Amino acid sequence: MTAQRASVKDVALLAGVSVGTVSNVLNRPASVTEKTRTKVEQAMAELNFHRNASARQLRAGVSRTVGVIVMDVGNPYYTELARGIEDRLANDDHTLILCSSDEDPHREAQFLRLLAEQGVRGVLVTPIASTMQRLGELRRLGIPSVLMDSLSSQHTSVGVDHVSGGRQAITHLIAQGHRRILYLAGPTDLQQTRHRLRGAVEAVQAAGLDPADVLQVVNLPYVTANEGQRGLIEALDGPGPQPTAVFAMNDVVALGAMRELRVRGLSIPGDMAVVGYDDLYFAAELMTPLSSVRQPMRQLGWAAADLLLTDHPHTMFEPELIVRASSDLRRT
Amino acid sequence: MTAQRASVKDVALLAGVSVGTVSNVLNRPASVTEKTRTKVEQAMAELNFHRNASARQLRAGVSRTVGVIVMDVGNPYYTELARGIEDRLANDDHTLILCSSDEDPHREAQFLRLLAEQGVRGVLVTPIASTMQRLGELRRLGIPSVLMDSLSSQHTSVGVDHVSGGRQAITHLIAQGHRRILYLAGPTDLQQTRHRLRGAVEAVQAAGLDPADVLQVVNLPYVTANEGQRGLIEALDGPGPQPTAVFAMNDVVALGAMRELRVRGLSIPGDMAVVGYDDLYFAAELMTPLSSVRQPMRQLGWAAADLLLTDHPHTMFEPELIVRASSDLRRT
DNA sequence: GGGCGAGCATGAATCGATTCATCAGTTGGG
DNA sequence: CCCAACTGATGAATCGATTCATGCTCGCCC
Repeated sequence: MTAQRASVKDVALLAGVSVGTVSNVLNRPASVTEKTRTKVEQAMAELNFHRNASARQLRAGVSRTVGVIVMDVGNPYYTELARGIEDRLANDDHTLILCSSDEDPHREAQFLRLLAEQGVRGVLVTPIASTMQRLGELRRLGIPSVLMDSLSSQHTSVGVDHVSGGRQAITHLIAQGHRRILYLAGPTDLQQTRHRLRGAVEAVQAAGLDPADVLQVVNLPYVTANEGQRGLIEALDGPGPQPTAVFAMNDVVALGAMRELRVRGLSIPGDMAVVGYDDLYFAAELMTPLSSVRQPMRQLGWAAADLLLTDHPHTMFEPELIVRASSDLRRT
Repeated sequence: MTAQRASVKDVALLAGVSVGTVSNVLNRPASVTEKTRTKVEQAMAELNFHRNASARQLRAGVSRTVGVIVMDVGNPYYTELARGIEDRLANDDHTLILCSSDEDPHREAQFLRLLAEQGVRGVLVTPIASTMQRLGELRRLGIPSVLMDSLSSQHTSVGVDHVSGGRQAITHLIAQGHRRILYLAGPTDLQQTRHRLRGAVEAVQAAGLDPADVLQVVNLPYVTANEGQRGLIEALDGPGPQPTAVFAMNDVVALGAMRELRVRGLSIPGDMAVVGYDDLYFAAELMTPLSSVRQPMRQLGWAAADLLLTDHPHTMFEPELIVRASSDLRRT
């Protein structure tokens, strides 16, 4: 029933030993006699002792928390990533401070300042445009960082091969006979957008076709359902040949596109095939199950945390196309 | 270009003042001359000074981080909650340590120990069966806690009125003419399950009907799409009168149920109306837009954090039924 | 029995920010 | 011209865990 927190001193007093011994029980149990150890452990239990992480970290100079900044915690895609990180950290008794930048440089800067003050062991970030410079400042403070879901030769990073993802999606659509494909892309300053386009171009060329004929790109400022719908309208109502397939930046964008297709009474995949990205958990549950490129987010997070804690270098993962009815006539 | 972290001592040295003065600049700027203040601030900028949160907390005895334990970070419903918490904490320069219990008592215990060691300012929890006792231990360490999404007279808590949510859903379905309603519920040891049932019963009674005739309950061990589908199969293939409407524990369960309805070629809402819970962001985007009870998760999180930081007592929120095509013939 | 080394326990010093009693310097009034 | 009053700066002490040079004890061997 002690109202206050017990310290090593209290434990030492109760056990009748010195504070150094208590610390030894905690950190070098082998160097303490069986007898004293049990005595100390009893005292700790009796006082409900929890070591003070602040004091520990102040002395040791190294923290047991890791900062994570993702673009949007609301997106299941990123929480899956966070989950992978957490799993890895738990193995080493570390915790995770999770922040959501909302793609807002100001928010990101504020979080990085807080993390620096916390003296975190390291920072894991899904980068936005302004990120790199600020990470340099952290580095100068001795705080390492890892980029996630984005590759950089300047910086330790883990990522998924978006070129491969784009290639797989478009190869599949071409194999299904499509010769005019709409890419509902994100902003061009996102590496993901560019890499997937490159993969798409490669797939078209590999089939002996001309990318300029086959691919039509619409860049959306935000990757939301409404934008996806708007982008599709823009493409369908515009001049030029009509696409017969859509490759969407993610499943939410695909959702918006499919909504517009229904509005127009177009069948999926008969009139228009659709392939999404991320394979969110509801993709298979839609009226027309959605083909989607699955990314190993949990492994990615695991790898990012592992890279920080142990310096094991594994950096690039392969995505995998999951084919469902939305792009495969035989399945409908 | 100093490789190491600068401390107040370094700043004091460079600015030619004492450490006490530096601390005053940081914490009581009014009590320092304009001239010395700018001198110190320049030194801080030059050294890229960040105050060490560990030392600060060790001395002050109070932390600027808050622990949050939710049942599943993978569920958008909980991340929205976390987002609300984060928004409130950011106002007071606090950060959030987010943990996912996965409904596993062992994981939860481990996280609570870590949070105790961190000396967090407080803990916000979506409780599972084993939670309450452990929170008592924290309390004895002087760490306050707030229950979220669950009400308790024993404990400070914020919650949504699940009785009201259940009542709204069933009142709506009865108004649509349904007289045999299947409640695809969660485990009975979840407060949410029980409260929504109570609301459902009240709605039936308010309509002058007998709950035993109208309501059929299937308890699912897990609230997943597959379980939702299985629960519906169990109900449809079982003896007794067939339901004409389904009230699902959440939107994911509703998704599974709708999948089975499609398999059987039953129309929604013609043959079977469906109402979900949580109003997840894809609910409106499904082929048959899903009616769902919306919960103000972000506000709930905000309120929980506010309760911790300021002791403003606001505890209960109202959910709101969003009617869409899945339960309303006129909208199809 | 004396000497020696191994095995344990000790406690002062340390990390960095904060606090507060104390001191130095300035001003104004008598 | 002196003292009181006040403003602003000072630096030693503090928080709790860890470390390491030091000291103590015991057992063993010559």
